[in-house]
Amino acid sequence: MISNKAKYAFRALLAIAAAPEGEAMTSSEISRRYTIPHKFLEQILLDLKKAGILDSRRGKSGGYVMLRPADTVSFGEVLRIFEGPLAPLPCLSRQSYRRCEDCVSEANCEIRREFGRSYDASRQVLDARTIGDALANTPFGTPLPLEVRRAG
Amino acid sequence: MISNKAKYAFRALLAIAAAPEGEAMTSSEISRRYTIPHKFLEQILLDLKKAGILDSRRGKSGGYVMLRPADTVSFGEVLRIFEGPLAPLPCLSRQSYRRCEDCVSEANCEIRREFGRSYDASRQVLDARTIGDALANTPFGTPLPLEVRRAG
DNA sequence: GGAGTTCCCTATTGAATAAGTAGGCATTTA
DNA sequence: TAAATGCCTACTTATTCAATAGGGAACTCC
Ligand code: FES
Ligand code: FES
Repeated sequence: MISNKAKYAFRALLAIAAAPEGEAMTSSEISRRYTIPHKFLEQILLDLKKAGILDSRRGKSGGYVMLRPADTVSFGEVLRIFEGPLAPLPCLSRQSYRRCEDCVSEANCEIRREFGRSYDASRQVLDARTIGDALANTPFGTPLPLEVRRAG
Repeated sequence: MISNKAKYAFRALLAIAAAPEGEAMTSSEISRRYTIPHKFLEQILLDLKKAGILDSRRGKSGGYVMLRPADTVSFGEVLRIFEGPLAPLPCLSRQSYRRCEDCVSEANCEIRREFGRSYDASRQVLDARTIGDALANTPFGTPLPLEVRRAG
């Protein structure tokens, strides 16, 4: 199960990306519409800003807007911000690889081999699908994503 | 990341399944071979027994053996014992489905839709691949598994 | 230029989970 | 009957999750 925090982040991102071009959404507005605790949401939006996904304006008519286009922000990227590495085992993460102390040989490790298969399958989806795709409801795999965007 | 507990469970299961037919392995033996804390391992093996996967004999020449054949025990099944539902969202779990309170419409939920894709992909692997497969190192998808075995 | 609105930042809390430790009882066999 | 094994429960310690709390900084608009 993913954390509430991550789920809130997706809700917010989808809302901001769906807003009319250039129009900012306030944290209060999002908080109200989706009944997300306001102060909690503020932290989340701030994280998304620090990650270079959102931009913000302060003051009276402030709020948040997308910094990068929605179809360049993958689900995998967002998830990693809030959940850390998505890999089921440290030895399978590319971003933050760590050797498994207790496994003798990585090459012959059955656990690694099988979970590798599973992780590959889900990563294929998470790193290819973007916020933009989700909003447009484009069927998976059709436009052939630019590349598989990252790893973790 | 999966828990240590789950990883230990796989290590132990693979060892027990790999042992010569009918020959029991003791918890101490497994604990020593893979440097798993002994008392912790005992709890794990007990869970596997309660789940109907292992059988045990007590006393002097006791130990653990497989109760069911290794190629009927999927990675998904074992993982669920120790980690609970594998679904990334409560609304995607078949075993322990729970409605998402904060989502208006399940059918139109983009988050659910996208994570559903990802979950399908990984479940396909985890519920199809068995301890037996892993030991035999059979390539994935070749023998066409009996059926996709469960969901959760 | 000040009031009001918004984002920005840090600290704290309470509950749950993870990862073991600890101690002892029950059963079997040599 | 002693030694080895599994069985069961309780406890501990650290970490993470999900917020709450309280204010500071910047911006806009009268
Ligand atoms: S090497 Fe990572 S699980 Fe074995
Ligand atoms: S319905 Fe479950 S995430 Fe929206």
